[in-house]
Amino acid sequence: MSRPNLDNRERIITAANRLFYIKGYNQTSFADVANELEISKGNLHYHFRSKDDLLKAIISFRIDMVKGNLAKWEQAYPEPIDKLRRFVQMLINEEADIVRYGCPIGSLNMELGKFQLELRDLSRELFELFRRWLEKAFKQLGHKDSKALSLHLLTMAQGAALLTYVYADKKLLKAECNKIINWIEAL
Amino acid sequence: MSRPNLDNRERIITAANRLFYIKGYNQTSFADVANELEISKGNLHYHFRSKDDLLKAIISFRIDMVKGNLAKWEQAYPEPIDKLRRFVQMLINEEADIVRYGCPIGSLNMELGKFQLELRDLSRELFELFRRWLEKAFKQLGHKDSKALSLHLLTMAQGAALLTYVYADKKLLKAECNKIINWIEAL
DNA sequence: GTCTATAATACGATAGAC
DNA sequence: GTCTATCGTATTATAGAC
Repeated sequence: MSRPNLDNRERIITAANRLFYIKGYNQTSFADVANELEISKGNLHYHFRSKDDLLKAIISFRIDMVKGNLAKWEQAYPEPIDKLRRFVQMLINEEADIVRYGCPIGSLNMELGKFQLELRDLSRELFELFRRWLEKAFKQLGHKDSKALSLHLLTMAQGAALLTYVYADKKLLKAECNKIINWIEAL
Repeated sequence: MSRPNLDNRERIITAANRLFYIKGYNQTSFADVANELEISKGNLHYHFRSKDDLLKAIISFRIDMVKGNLAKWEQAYPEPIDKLRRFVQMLINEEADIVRYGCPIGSLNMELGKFQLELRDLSRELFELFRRWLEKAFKQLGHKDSKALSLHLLTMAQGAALLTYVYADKKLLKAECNKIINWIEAL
């Protein structure tokens, strides 16, 4: 591992987060996570009593990551239009992963909604963090329908990520992101 | 059942198709399907040797359904712009299911891509059927970038379905469909 | 074609030694 | 905190009677 000083709990979260994204939650077993880190399943159960428990920790971990990124962007991009541009840039930056595994937030929400009804609210918060931040930027640009605009931007981003993944075509992502940027600047 | 004269193979396909949509493929067991139809698991295995086999049959079943619908629309809507409108209308018609379970094509592609690499081509064909049909309509309207337009329309539709599902909000679907219709008519 | 019974495996979870 | 060993269960799949 690149960060050997992490304690196991953090290492488990890091590894499980990646595996849940790449393989999906249902297709990832405790054995998979344990093998990845070369620790025992019993150790895993010491840190997380159940798989449900681990999932909750992963979602919370992702929520914290998103909050952290948004806080950085808030500092780095004072202009609201640059905030919107930065959101789209995220898709470009994550191109390689999106092509192979889709959007981590969209795919998790899709998967959980079909069986984990209690966790839908928590995973939806990943969308809401971005949406509220985007809504604020639209509002600062003087738009009255800023909430609808934020939802529309998320819609286009999710659609772009899904189609890019299905067709495994990075050109598709680039083309859709250009359309989104044009839409933002034409508003 | 509403159609008691169907033989078991067809009844299995109908039931499994619905369960794979509602619960997801990985969360649907042979026992689930058998219980739904009140038949034995052994009977199920007589008609489909493996779960993989059943999945292939379901995808083929869906492909045939889409082909059938497109053939009907081809007859009913000679004007290309009406073809595009009809595609969007499909989302409105399926509102209740989309709110609860998402888009059947999008969610299946998302789920399969994460572990069933061999079946990605087959499930992608569900997108391609719609895309080629839409591309033809755009072409008839005189657009040179008809392929890009077809992909963009699919992108917006998938994004709308996903957000509608995540927020469980039918108003969101309606709003996004209106935006899509406006985009089509403004082209 | 449909059933019951059962094999074989994988998984989530627990107990107890260290 | 980490390990090994094991339990209980669910799941896919097969065998054989009817």
